[in-house]
Formats: sequence, C-alpha cells, structure tokens
Amino acid sequence: MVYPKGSIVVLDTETNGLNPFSNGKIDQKGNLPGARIFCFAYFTELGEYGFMMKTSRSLAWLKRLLNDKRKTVVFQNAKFDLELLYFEGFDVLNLKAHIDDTMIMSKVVRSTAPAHDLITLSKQVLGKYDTDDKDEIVIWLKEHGNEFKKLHGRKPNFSDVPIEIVKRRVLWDVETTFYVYSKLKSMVEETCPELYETERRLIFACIDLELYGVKIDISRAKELRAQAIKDLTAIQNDLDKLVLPIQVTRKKKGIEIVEQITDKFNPGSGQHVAGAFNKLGIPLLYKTKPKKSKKGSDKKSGGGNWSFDEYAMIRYVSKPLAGVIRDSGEDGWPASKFYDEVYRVIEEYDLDEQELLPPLILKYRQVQKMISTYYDHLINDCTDTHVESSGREVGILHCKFNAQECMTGRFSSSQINLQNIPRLLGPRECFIPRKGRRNYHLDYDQVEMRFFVHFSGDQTMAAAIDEDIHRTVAAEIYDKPKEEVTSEQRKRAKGTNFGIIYGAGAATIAETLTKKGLPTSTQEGMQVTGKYHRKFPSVRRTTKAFGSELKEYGYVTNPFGRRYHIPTQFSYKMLNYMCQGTSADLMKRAMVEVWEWLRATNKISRIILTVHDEIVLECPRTEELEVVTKAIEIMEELEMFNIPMTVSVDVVTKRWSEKVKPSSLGFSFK
DNA sequence: TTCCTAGGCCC
DNA sequence: GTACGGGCCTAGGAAA
Repeated sequence: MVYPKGSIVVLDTETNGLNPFSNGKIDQKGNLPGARIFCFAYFTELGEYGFMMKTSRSLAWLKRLLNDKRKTVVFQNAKFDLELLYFEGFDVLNLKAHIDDTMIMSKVVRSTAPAHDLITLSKQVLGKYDTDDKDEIVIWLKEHGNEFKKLHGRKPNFSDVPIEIVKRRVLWDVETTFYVYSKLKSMVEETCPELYETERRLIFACIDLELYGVKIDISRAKELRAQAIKDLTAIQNDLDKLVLPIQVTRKKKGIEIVEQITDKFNPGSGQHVAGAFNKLGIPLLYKTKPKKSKKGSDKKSGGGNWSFDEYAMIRYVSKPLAGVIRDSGEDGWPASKFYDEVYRVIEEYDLDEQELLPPLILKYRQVQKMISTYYDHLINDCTDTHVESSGREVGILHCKFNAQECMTGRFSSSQINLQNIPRLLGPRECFIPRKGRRNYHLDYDQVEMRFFVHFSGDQTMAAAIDEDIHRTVAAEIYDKPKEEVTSEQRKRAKGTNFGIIYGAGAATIAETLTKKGLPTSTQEGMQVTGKYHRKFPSVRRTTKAFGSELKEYGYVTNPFGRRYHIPTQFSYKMLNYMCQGTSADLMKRAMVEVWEWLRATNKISRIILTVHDEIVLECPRTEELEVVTKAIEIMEELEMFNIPMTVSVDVVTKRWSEKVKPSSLGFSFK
C-alpha cells in the first residue's frame, strides 16, 4: 500500500448495494439492507494505480489521502462514494483534499447527452469503442443469479462476484475516469467554470441533506394508511355492486379475447373500466392522444386507447357531479366527504345511479396512489425508528436529492420524491420537524415569472412584478383597469402566461384552460394569444432571439453559463429552459451559500430539503431568528439584472400540512 | 422479467 | 404554419 506521489488521484469504491441506509429490513427486491464498500482502487496522473480490499489498514490509507490538502481526488459521482465513506466513519463534510467529479463535469458540459455513465463517457469523450466487455460484473450477476440464489437464499451483489472480475473492472474504471477527467476538465474551464464550481460545492450540501433526512411521524402514516384501506374497501364494495359482472376484452398476440369478470372489479385497469362502461350502457367517447416520446426526437407513441383520466371522467358525468369532482380536487377533500357529497348530489338532482361510476373510480385511484406511493414508504423506509414518550412512532427518511438529473439545472428528488408530495392530502401530515425545531420554508416569489419578464424586457410587466403580474396581463388583454379584472379573467391570463412560457400554441392554451374549467374554444384561444402578443411584443421577439441564437451556435447559454444544446426544431422550448434553468441556478447558488454559512458558523440548523424555488430549513428555537434572517438575506442578495428577488417565509411547527405565515404566530422577518 | 402506456402529483 | 416545460412513481398489460 504505497502512498501515491501523483497529486491527481482518481478513486472508485465498489459496494454490495446502492442504498447505504438501513432499517434492518431486506427490501422488496431482496437486496441486503445497508450497502457498504468492500473494495476500492485508485489511479494517478503518474500512472500509479492500486487495488485494495476494505481493511482497517486500507481505510487508514484512504483517510490519509482524502485529508491530504495537496491532493485532488476525482470521483465519478462523488456523492455516492462519499456517502458510503461516511458509513466507514469518514468525516466527509470536512475533507482536506480537493474533490472533483467527472459525472458533474459531464453533466454541465454535455447537459443534453442521454447518459453520463463511465462506459458512455469512454465512448463519447474518449472515442473508445472497445468497451463491450466492461460490464463483466453485470454479465456475471445475470449468468449466476439463479444458481447463487439457490445456494445462498438471496440475490448476488457486486461483492459476490469473483474478485479478479471486480478488480479488472474497478481498475478500468479509475483509469478511464482519469482520462475522462483530463478531457472534461479543460472543457469545463473553457465553457462554465463557475457553474461547475457551484455544482461541486453543492455535492457536500446534498450529502448533508441526504444523510440528515426528514423526520416522519410513522404512527400518523399508519393511521392514515388504515383509514385509506377502509375507504378503499368501501369504494370497492360499491363498485362491485354497481358493475359486476363485466366482460373484459384483452389482446393476446393481436387476437382479442373476451373474459368474464365476476369477483372483483379493478378500477386501476383500463380494460375493466371500459368493460364497466359498456355494462352500464355509457357510450365510450374519449381516447388518449399520442405522447411525445422521451428524449431527442419528435416521434410520438401510444395513444388511441379509451381515456379515463379525470378530465374524461368529468365529461362523462352531469354538471353538478362534475362540480363535486372539481371542488374536491381544488380543496383536497378527504374520501369520506367526497363520498357523501357524490351520493348527496346524485340524490338531490335525481341522477342515474350509473353516474356513480366515474367519481368512484377517480377516488379509488387517488386513495390507492396515496397508499402505494406514500404511506407504504413512509412506514417501511425510515431509519432510526423509535417510540417517543408521547407514544408515537417516529423515524428518519433519507430521500435522494439529485442536482444533475434535470437538463435545465433543477434538482430532482427520489426515493421518495419529496418534490411532489400532494399539497392538500394526507401525506404532508406525516412530515414533522425534529423535537424542539421548526421548519422554515423560504420561497423565492414568482421566480420564473421574474426571469420571463427580465428576458422579455417588457416594461409593463416589469413594473407589475412585485404586485400581481397575472392581473396586469389580464387588464391589458381585456382592455380594462386592473381593479375591474374578474377572477376568471385573471385565471385565464395566468394560464396564458404560463402557456406562453412553456411554448404552447393557441390551441393548447385553449385546451388547458378548458380542462381547468374555463371553457375556451381554439378561436378564443387565438384571440387571447393574438392580443397578448400585440400588447407584449417583446415576448415573441425574445422567443425568436433565442431561436436564432440556437440556430447560430447550436446552444443557448443562461446567465450562469449553463448551455442548452437542443435540435432547432425544439427552439420553442428555449424560453422555458432559460426561465426554469436560470431560476434553478440561482437557487443552487443560494443553497450552497446558505449551507456553507451554516457550516462556517457552526449552526445546529440544517437545510432539509429544496423544492425548486424553495429551501426548507429546520431550526432550533435558539437560532431560528438569526438563521432565517441570514438565509433570506443570502437569497435576496443574489439579485440579478436589477430584478429584485424577494423571498417569502412560511413556518411549520407541528406538521407540514399545517404550514402557516409567521405573522399568524405573531412574528415576522421583515 | 422487461418494457411501454396511462394516470397523477409537484414547481 | 407549428409546439405547453421540467421531474418521479405506480399499476396494468403485453411480449418474452
């Protein structure tokens, strides 16, 4: 175990799993709980290399390396390796060595590339195509999976693969990473060094967020789940009574087969639902549209099946019931209220019993989703579970935050996704601050709209940005003073504003407004967008300017240096990329600075999550005023292009679902 | 198993 | 003359 002389050291660890967090249970896929490192390898610019199994001696060697301030240690995806090293007792937030990350480099330099794994980088950055055998480990796992399972009763992982294979692979990894690093480093320096630096510093903030986690009231999740199961059973009974038996048509190798369903109607199956509609004599009317396929092409796929989404269901029922469905969605009614209201309205307006079908299916799907997407994970995935003196079971959920997953620059979140927790339904009741803490939600006001106004340069909009921009736009479109704008007109203007940012045409804007309960014909849509562009001509000018920039250079650069490479036929997306991406990069800068300030001043307060334009801080009462005030200051200081950035604050004392303005607790920050 | 489709939640 | 943006997760179904 020679200590390397080179100053650039590429490091790669191999582990026996992907998720280092453990609640002691084997997960649904049969993986071991609590992934750990079992070996690692290095490679330096002097050509030195080595492979080591994890031992106390090799870990000591590693610790020395990572705390050597003369070294630059390069990882492919540093967040993963460093989190695993945390579980080996490394103080990963205070390493002395400089950390670099080739995956992040690739993502900032080649943002629209479809993949950033090492094999792809080897092909695309180094131009090496002899990589077919580099998935040896995966191949071995596939070939020996069943045999291994019979012998050991579990799935094999990387640490079960013959060590020569692992060694070959990990040495190839570190060497390849080194050459990729050499190439990408100069590309980063030429194109976006500051952007990369922010992302690099963000590695540590992300690690901290993920390791610290969010506190969950598991008892509450269990209560809510139990209630949801009850609701589900009730709905299932009603549905079975209403529709069974049904005939279901399914396809097998192109041949249609008809099947009788007599025992259980499945509201989650389109075929069952179609069967139920037929049974009740409701003519099927609406079909799904083809969707754009994922990346890089304008091909469409799918479509042509009977559609049973909420908007279709609303059109299948009569007006009063459609109103119930809309109100329920807007106000987040619990299932019981929805249920009562549906039956009440059917009674009151003397509607056919068959009208029960669409609302019951909708509610069934919603409740089912809450159970499988939220409650099950909240109950099963927490670490550090214990019962508090109050008798409630609590735990910590470690979700993932990925700073590089979105091409625009936004964060994404997974396992579970903390960025799409329903605002109005049960799950937010399960998220609670730790003992003696409060959660502060710091939210940039209308940030994307601000950048939209900035890029367009429209003076009327700019003047209204701190008031109510949608109302201002409505006043212009409908030629009336702001005070006389009706709430419906404001809603239309808001829909149009967002539609324009997202690059929608008149027809799509009309359709979207219609779906939101504001019936609009394509013609009316064209009138509105026509008026919009006459009143705000700079918006179209901006779209065109981005388009010609894209055509000329093949990419457009946002104010933080992030480049968007896309085919010119998608130039309608660029306005959105610029608004969304600039906001995202602003947010990242703010987050890094808030996080580093918290560390530098030894604060107990932590950033626990971020939702696109919002940072959530968990603060002890002793420092909440100082920390929140400072965080707002940091966020607002990043004012760009003379657009004031304003931050609004909400506070959570008990449950996320009970988020309020600080003023309602008798204090404020401004 | 794996892949695709549909549906639905967030900003 | 044309185009709503970016995510994540789940269940069902069809082909292998």
